[in-house]
Amino acid sequence: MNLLNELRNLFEPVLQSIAPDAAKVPEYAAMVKAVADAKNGDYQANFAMPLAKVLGQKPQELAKAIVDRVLPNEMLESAVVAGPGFINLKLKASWLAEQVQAIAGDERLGVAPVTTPRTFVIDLSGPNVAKPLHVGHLRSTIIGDSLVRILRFLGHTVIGDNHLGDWGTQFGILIHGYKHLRDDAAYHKDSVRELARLYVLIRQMAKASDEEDEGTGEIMEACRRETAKLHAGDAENTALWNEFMPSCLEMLRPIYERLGVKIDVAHGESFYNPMLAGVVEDLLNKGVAVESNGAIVVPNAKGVVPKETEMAKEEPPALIRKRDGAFTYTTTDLATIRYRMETWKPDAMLYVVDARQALHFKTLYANARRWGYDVELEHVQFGSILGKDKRPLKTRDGGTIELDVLLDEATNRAKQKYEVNSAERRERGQDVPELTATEMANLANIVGIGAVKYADLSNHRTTDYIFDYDKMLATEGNTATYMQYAYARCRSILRKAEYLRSAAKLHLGELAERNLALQLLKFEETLVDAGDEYLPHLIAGYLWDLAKALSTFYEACPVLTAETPELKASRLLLVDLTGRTIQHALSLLGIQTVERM
RNA sequence: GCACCCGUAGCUCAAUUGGAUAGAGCAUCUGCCUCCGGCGCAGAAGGUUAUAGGUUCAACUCCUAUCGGGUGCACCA
Repeated sequence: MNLLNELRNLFEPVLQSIAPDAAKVPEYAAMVKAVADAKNGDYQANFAMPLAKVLGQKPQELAKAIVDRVLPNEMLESAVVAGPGFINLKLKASWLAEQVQAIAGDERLGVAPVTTPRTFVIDLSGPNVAKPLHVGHLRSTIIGDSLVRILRFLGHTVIGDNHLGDWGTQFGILIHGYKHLRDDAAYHKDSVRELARLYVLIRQMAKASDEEDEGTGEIMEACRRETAKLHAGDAENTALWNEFMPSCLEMLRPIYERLGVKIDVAHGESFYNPMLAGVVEDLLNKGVAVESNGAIVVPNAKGVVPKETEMAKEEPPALIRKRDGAFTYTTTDLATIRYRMETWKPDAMLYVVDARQALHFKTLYANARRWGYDVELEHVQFGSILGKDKRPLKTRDGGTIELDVLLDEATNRAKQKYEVNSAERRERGQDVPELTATEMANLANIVGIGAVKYADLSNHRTTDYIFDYDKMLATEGNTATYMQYAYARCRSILRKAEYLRSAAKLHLGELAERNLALQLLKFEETLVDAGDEYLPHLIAGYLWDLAKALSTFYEACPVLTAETPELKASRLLLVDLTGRTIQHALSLLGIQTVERM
């Protein structure tokens, strides 16, 4: 049920007959929007003002004329002209009730699949194997995962692709460590653990021995030599790479499970490695790339390769083969685009990557187009996670925060918080269920990780945000916990009632009931916007409005003790549908719910 | 040096992509537990949207300049 579309369709014939330029009718129809201020009604139409200007009429008079042509209507209770020419629309409660009744019986909660499904490849997470995931991977992973869920639910075909960093220096580190420092017994017993130990050990040794910059000393140099040998096809190192890879992937698995993130494919850099020479050759043959200083580059947007002395001023070219013959990440990215186009023929490729790489993707996309790929290529960029000092989030001693450690902290705090709250509730004489250790761990996990995800996804993607455990786990305000609590309350009511969904007849008498119903009907238009703009935070905003509408309803409208059985059934229907909508909206953000908390 | 992003209530963030009197949550202040789960609800106060111009019926939003903060600039990914 898309209220916006219904209203736009209502006005379209009138606009068609009035607008001098028929091509602009969709543009005018799109000017029907939700009201900025609820006291003006439910929706507002803003097209009378621009239209009046084109027609040389007075906007208020034109608006009145348009209103006269759509009224009376079964949907509308009123349509009134206000201010400079706004048309304020208020929907009939009886009509709203019918629509809510209809979506309550629908598994998709009234959200119709898109009429023209597209195929998306979403590039997300992108960790380096052999290293633990850290905060830097959090946003890409959960924003990407949320977009996969949203677009898929809307009816698109979505391939989530984890572009692993599995061909870089980290393998040189592992190979060097394995050759010189391994504990054979430990390796045979648990290769995953031993490789992890070696990786950390080498990094620590390098850090301790290097003077200033990490990575300039002998140890890292030795690791780089091993990497170079691997890339050159050295038999021993290639064999080790093949041996290590399963263990490296195994190291990543638990964190994705913990986050509840499933990614369809994981083609890393190594996967594309055999294709790189062919890519460069093709680019040279097609005249897209040229030789410069012994390297192969794609000229910049101006079509030139600046001299080295001007490099600082000019936009640089894209390097696709270094002087020493090695390929770059640009080469890999171009190979990836070609592979994805040939394999899935997508309509769009979304790269959920840090905003700092904006320039790289801008030039990459331009070069892909020059190469001949006409497809929507979008850098779905996001801002940084900051500490309370407004600097990028780090550990106390300035190190990188591992994701596991961060999630441990969140779940521990969720558990503590729950224990404090249950103690308070018992003191008030409320009935609080005793949880087993397993139930407790499960609850802490759902609440803690939900809090981390929601704190991230409820912010606009592109802006930096400050990471704050206290705020994200707060029980008041726009947090996952508040939504989960709202859901648990709905479930609690339904447990205590005899309720048959198909038998309930909805009646919207109270204002709180009407507002809740209207909010429930806005689910689809919210998802459409979130999917169009790749903005999960719109769903979080929707959830917040919905949960607030529920709380107001909850206070104002007794359900179990309603005056008549009919009213009780009607309200149970609202509670049921609201609970399901909260649960579903949360699931699109990758967040779970619990029946009791 | 060049380019990109950001600047909104004391704090943390929104603003349906150009719409009406810029909204929420914390924190502050006032009320509400004999009542379906108080991890809740109702309300008050808080603003020259960094600054100065411009575009138009209408600007937080678009353009120009200035100030302040961040990020990025081929042989690392």
